[in-house]
Amino acid sequence: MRDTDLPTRRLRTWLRLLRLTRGTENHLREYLRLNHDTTLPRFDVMAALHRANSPVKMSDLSRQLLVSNGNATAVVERLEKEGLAARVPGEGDRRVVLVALTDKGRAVFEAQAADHKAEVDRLFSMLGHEELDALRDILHRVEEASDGAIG
Amino acid sequence: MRDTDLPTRRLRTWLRLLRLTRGTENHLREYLRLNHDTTLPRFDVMAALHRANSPVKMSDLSRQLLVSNGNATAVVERLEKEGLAARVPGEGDRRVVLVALTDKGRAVFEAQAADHKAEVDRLFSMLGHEELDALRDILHRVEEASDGAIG
DNA sequence: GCCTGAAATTTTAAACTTGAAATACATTTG
DNA sequence: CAAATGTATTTCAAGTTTAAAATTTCAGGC
Repeated sequence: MRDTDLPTRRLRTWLRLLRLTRGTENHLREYLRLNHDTTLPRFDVMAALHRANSPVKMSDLSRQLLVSNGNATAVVERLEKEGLAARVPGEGDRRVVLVALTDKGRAVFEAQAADHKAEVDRLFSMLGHEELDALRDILHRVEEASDGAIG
Repeated sequence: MRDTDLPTRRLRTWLRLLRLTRGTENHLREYLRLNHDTTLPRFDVMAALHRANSPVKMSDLSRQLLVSNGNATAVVERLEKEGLAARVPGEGDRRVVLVALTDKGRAVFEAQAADHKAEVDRLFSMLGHEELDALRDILHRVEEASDGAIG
């Protein structure tokens, strides 16, 4: 591996990274299902709404989560049906739809988020400040360079 | 961020990593769709079959790709319908089903894979040997520790 | 004020994905 | 060997996801 060419190393690294995130997502999916009877996409949408702490445009939501508009609509629809989120028409522009967590949604999410954070902490417990620093530098480099091409 | 506690740093790093892989997957999905009229799951399955270079058990396939058995069945079914892969019953154990690329499938995949590798190389062109070394060490650490919990 | 083009969202069809149930075969145990 | 248990795969229902088409509204130019 020492003298492998760059393109091959980049490909292998990407495949390994992908594998790691898939495995982690699988673990977290099962965790959320067993402990909170919810799914990753629901959790992700609720996390984005909670983070915003004020109504979010559908288009901003899908942009933030890197999913299609149609997908955001579908997940929000189910959250709404369960009383966890609510949609309201935008004030000025009548095309706009804003979404926010309901009180129930906020309470439910906060319980989920605490456990989720603890589980992520467990999954990455082998990474200390030093490794996190190194990883941050690398992520920063990738984010800088791709800017738009990726997210 | 300097003096943020470890659990929070781990969570933020995970979210950033997830975002990076989502963005990269989105880019590669579009790339494969536009240039090779195919999808990521199809590509992944064909890559696993090509890599094995001999018929693969359905269960090994889904384990390798970290997807459910039902998912592997569905994707293989579509590849088979297009003449890119073929299923044959296992020799000894009659429950077993083996899958392999057809000649056409192999040829199609090799063309896709070359372009895919070049595109990944482009996406990660900001990472040189040094960063790849650092990333490898971190990935190794995570893989070692999670062993089973994740992959 | 109307027309044209752009933007925000939803709808739709098809594919993907999971988790659980069903099926078929194999292995162990009594 | 028969029953029970376990393994490999498929089937199924429901949810997720995308890409494209359809809707509705907005903004600018005429």
